[in-house]
Amino acid sequence: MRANELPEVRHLPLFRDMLQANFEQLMQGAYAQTFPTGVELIRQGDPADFLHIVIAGSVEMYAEWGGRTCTMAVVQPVGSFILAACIRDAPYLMSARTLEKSRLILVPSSDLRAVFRRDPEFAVSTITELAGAFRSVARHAKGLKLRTSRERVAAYLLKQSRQAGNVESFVLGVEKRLIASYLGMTPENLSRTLRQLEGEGIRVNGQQVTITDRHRLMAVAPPDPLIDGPDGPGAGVGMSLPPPSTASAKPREKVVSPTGFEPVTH
Amino acid sequence: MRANELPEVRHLPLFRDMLQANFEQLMQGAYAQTFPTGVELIRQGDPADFLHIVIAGSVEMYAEWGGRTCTMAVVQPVGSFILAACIRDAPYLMSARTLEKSRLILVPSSDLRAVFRRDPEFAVSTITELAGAFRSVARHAKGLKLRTSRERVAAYLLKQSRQAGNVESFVLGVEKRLIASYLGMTPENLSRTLRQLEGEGIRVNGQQVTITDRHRLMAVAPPDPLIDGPDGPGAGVGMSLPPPSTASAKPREKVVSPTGFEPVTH
DNA sequence: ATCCAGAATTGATCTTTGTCAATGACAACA
DNA sequence: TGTTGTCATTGACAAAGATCAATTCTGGAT
Repeated sequence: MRANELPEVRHLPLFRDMLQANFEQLMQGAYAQTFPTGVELIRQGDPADFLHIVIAGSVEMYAEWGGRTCTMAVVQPVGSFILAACIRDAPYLMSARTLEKSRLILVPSSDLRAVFRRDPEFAVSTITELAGAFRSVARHAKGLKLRTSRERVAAYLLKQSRQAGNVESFVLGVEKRLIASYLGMTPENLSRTLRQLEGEGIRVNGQQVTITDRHRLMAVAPPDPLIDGPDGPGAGVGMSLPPPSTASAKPREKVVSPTGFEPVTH
Repeated sequence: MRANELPEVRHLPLFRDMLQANFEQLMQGAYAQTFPTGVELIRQGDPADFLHIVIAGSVEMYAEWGGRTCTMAVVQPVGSFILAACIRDAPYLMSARTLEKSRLILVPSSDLRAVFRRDPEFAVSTITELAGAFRSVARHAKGLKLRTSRERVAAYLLKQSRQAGNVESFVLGVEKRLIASYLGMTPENLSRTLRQLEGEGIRVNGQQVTITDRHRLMAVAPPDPLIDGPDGPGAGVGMSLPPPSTASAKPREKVVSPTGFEPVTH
């Protein structure tokens, strides 16, 4: 593992309050690895051997059943995933694959369980993290049950705009088919819905989305912190998609990885 | 609070491992109260002042948005709810109402937070509980996204049958409209789906459901522990509906409250 | 510059699901 | 023993969403 990676991990909400000695012990048992695009990191149903931390790149969490697939979340640096499975020493509920070349740190889940038993600060951090993750999925489930797909799309756009700093124009950081799957609809349906929403205060051009009439869009789906997450940039994650980039879409140019700040779970 | 209620609470997975002194302190700040049917115990958006523990009766957790409502879970004795909100000192994501005359214990969330900071065993229990709750909602969300409503109904029936001990015949412990809402569909749609499934290995008579051809029903929706929860009776909860009663439906007779054993979160 | 594969879009069509309205069943209650 | 309110069921219809097929677009590689 590279030396310059540790401080980043150390500053994660999950690890920032623990004793240095314990942190070092955790990292001693851990190892880092870089994966190319499209690698299946974990497979749902497998035993939870490692907590995964994304240092660079991005990872899609998805679930499968009977031949169908759906995206549950996209994890970006610096974020961790499948904490709950590690803790309960239970099979993963989701699979994960790299969406691009990515670097991860893998922490043995047995070490994890051992450490929070003797480091109260780490235990509290874990509790806070898990409570946030729970609330995040609960909100997601609420959205799926209480909103139509049109409303989910509108709310999603408003949330992305908000996370980008309430700018009028932003770039979807993820392929539309992933967004569609995350929102529980087909790509075709998302495409049509976006088109339809162009009469409701937005303009879409490829990855570039412009909100021309925020008030109008909010009328389609009034934002609700109890579904969309708390206000302010840097909010969200857990079971969500990454924050959008503020920059304009620039064809022919490597897009800079969206800010990379650490979103907080609530 | 009655003396005979404490041992029950003490034996909850959440409290069973903590120091007696800390448990007593928690309970000292707590108070018990009995509510009639249909009382709104908490309202989504309100600050999370108390952890709620159901001693008797049953409580529906539900969510609202823009005039719509959906059932998220039904909590039965002895179970707790809104732990996550208490921990994060954040607004409730869901509302709760009594489905019948119910007795609850309310534990101030500030006490809760204070105690798990100094009782490592309690911290571990909290972690385990939260991780289980997270997995429970995550499974629910998977079901909503990966299954059609027909498949959700079939899977629900299989799960209920399994929880009742793999019996062929059991009683739905909850109103069908609640089940429908929980499964993310309308009562009409549930009604029609049940009717349709009568050609796929079940027979329905009011609250009484009989599985005439388990194999056939499983073909409609192959059960998956990564969605339906771990095998064996006593599994589930978190974000689920209560286990069904094994007994036959007896018209004109007060139905005995379904077993009341404590389901474990996974 | 050209080619290629995957993504996105669009149209046509079908299935699923929701909505509205009416009716029936049932239990609590006067 | 009616009465009444709620839940469940059913039918008819409308809306939403999925599926299939055909292009079109785009970005990357040759």
